[in-house]
Amino acid sequence: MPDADFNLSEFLPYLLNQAADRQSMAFSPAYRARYGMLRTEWRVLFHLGQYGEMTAKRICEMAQLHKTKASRAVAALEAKRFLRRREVAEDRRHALLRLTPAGRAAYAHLYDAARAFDMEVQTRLTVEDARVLKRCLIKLAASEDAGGP
Amino acid sequence: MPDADFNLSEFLPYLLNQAADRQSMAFSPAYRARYGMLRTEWRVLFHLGQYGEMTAKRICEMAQLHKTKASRAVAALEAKRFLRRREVAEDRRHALLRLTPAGRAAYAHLYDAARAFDMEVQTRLTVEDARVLKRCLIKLAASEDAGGP
DNA sequence: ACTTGTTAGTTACATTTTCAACTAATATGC
DNA sequence: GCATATTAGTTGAAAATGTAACTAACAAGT
Repeated sequence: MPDADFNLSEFLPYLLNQAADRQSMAFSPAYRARYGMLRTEWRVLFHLGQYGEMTAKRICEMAQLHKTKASRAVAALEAKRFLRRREVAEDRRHALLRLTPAGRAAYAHLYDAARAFDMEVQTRLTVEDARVLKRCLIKLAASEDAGGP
Repeated sequence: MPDADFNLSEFLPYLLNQAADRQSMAFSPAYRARYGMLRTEWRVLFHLGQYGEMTAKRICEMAQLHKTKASRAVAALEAKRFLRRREVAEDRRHALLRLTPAGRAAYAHLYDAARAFDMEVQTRLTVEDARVLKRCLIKLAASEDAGGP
């Protein structure tokens, strides 16, 4: 019989997934219906829009994305003419990615949608709770992959 | 240029996914390595372990799971001899699912693993923050599918 | 009884993700 | 300079997921 102090319905990985799925599903029409983007594509777009030109590798690190996922998202965004690759002369293995004007326009539009969405969500939480929530999520998203000695 | 008060790296769906992925990846070896279970299978197992015999439909509602996902998870758990179906005489469309002794053993083991994991995670948050976090996640997981009139 | 509708669950097919192997460019040890 | 290792990124096959159409059992109206 389960302890009074630990109920699986409050198990953090479970709750996190429930909440993440729910919120992602609620937001996905913004990039999906209008631009035919996948979630990974939207993430790549938003990293480039937010932080400017960078390599796929860097995006993978920042977004905790596997390189094959990133590679395919970049290819898809390139096919949609939302970004271009610029080869770097010194090291031709990696390419710098940057948004095209169309990509920046989509980014600007999605940025507004995201802000509106975020504000809407926060009306359902108190200001203080929202602050705590974000702080916790940042901590949990970053935690322990430090690895070896 | 982005507002000072809204940075996409704090966009809730994004943060939730990052945190959920991270925590799920950290816990998944518990059911994956030892029992070859998928996340959905673990969820179904845990609902049956926690709440006892119920139909697939009920699990879908509780876990916010799509019926095809549940159907496949049930089939997989049945193949692993972790659960059995019991047809209901009055309405033979639905079957009650219940864990076998092997299923209950796996559940007991994973329950302990989950509790240990949860406690470990919570050492990284204050008691009060953990409480707020769970409250917010429950709210965000439940929100708005009420739909039409 | 008998068409029509609904519900629980399955199956088939397309899309997406993951895993592992691969290419190409650069760096390192000798 | 040449073998070896590492790094950035791509590709193909296998696994998993989502979508839609399907079956089987029941319900309801006529």
